[in-house]
Amino acid sequence: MTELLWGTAQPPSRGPKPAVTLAGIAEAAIRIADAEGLDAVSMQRVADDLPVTKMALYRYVPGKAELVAVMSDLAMGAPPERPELPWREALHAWSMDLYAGFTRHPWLLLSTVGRRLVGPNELTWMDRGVQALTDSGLNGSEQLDAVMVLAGHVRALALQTTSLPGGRQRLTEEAFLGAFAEILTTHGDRFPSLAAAMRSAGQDEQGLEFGLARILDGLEMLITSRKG
Amino acid sequence: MTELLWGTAQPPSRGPKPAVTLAGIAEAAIRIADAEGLDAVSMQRVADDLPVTKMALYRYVPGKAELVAVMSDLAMGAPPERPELPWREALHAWSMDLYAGFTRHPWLLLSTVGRRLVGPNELTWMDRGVQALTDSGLNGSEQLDAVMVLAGHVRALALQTTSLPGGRQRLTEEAFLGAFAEILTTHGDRFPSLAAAMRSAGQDEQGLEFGLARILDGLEMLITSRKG
DNA sequence: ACATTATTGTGTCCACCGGACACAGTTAAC
DNA sequence: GTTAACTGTGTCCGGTGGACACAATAATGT
Repeated sequence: MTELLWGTAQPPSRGPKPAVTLAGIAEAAIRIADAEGLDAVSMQRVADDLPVTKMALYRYVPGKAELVAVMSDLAMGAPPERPELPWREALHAWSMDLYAGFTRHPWLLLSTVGRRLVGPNELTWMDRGVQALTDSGLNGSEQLDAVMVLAGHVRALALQTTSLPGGRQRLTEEAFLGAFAEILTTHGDRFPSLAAAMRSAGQDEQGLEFGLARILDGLEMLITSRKG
Repeated sequence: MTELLWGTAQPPSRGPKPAVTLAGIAEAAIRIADAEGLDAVSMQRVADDLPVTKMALYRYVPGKAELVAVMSDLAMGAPPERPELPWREALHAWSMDLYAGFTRHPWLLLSTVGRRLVGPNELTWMDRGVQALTDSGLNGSEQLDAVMVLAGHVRALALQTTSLPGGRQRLTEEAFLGAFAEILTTHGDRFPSLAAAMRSAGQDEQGLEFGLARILDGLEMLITSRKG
């Protein structure tokens, strides 16, 4: 389980040379998911892109769940290097980097859900986030919770903004917006506040920065109140 | 598509009496998902709990995606009635109600993801959230974004807290925490900030209220700055 | 009363999925 | 050269969502 994600596998001494590698399998799976969505990633489909048959993949990976975990951690990557910044700027940059990762591989929003195997890259992300708050005066729980709030917001916004190619996508973008508009015009009276808000809204795509600013404001309030 | 969720289907005049109803199908599916997880909800499994065969379900529902949409909107339900409250208390109660809904039907966290058919109950939730902010001085976009931030936080926390029965759950709770602890002890040096934060943390289960307080603080800052 | 017609439920069939397992081929160590 | 470890393949299984033809049912028009 954990050996896979943490690369603690010894190369065997005897036997034929492996035709593929775990990383190669994961990269092929990532290519497929990027192009055709997470649902297109099946053992058969991955094997078709490699010089190997479906069942040979099980020599490298115990099952599909583990493959998804490996490809997810690999696609997530490590957070980009950033210069030392004050906590607020650091967390802002961290959130935008995370968002960028989700837009690069939208299927990560589906594959990294719920209790799952955590890989080193994901932990590195968490570590970087917490690191920005080590000297903030918040205690450990608060640091973790703060990073969770930011990650949750980034996830939610990415989920709302990026279209999931293939995957669990039930509707095309136009069909979705069309159905939404139609409902609000025909049943708008049942949702007066929502309809009013959407009339005066237009599509801003500013939700990410808006929420980020509110959360960071709230954190700043707490931090300054602790210090004062 | 939308006719299903919005109940605009005319009862046919001719032909045999339907043996089941759309609501009955959705309720059966909800029971299964509650007890065995979302992955256990298959056409066959749902039909087994009803006086009908698998293929008969397709007379009521175009496909599985639509069934999931219907059962999700039904399980979500309408937000409970609340007395008129100031916006902050109203949004706090709204968030806790939403969280309660997710804990009642954890599989909603998986089924209500990405672009999808939106039902009347989901829109009612959104409307209630926005309604709390109509007199706040925020414009339409800001009201929508604010509600989205809260919903995202509630989702993230519910996802982190509640265990998804069956479903996409790859690990049991103990296995998850055990693997996590093992990793942090063996590779803790690679994640110094995270390890330090978790050492001084213990498990609080306070993440929901913590994040809620920060977000509402941030909103309050914005609202008072607009009014002043 | 009868024929028509719309509608429902059933059974069969298909492609695909994840995975168990036995087996043959390959390679290094003894 | 023999043995033992290891890799890749083919076959098989139960399960999934769904297409489709067909029989049973019930209200309508005559």
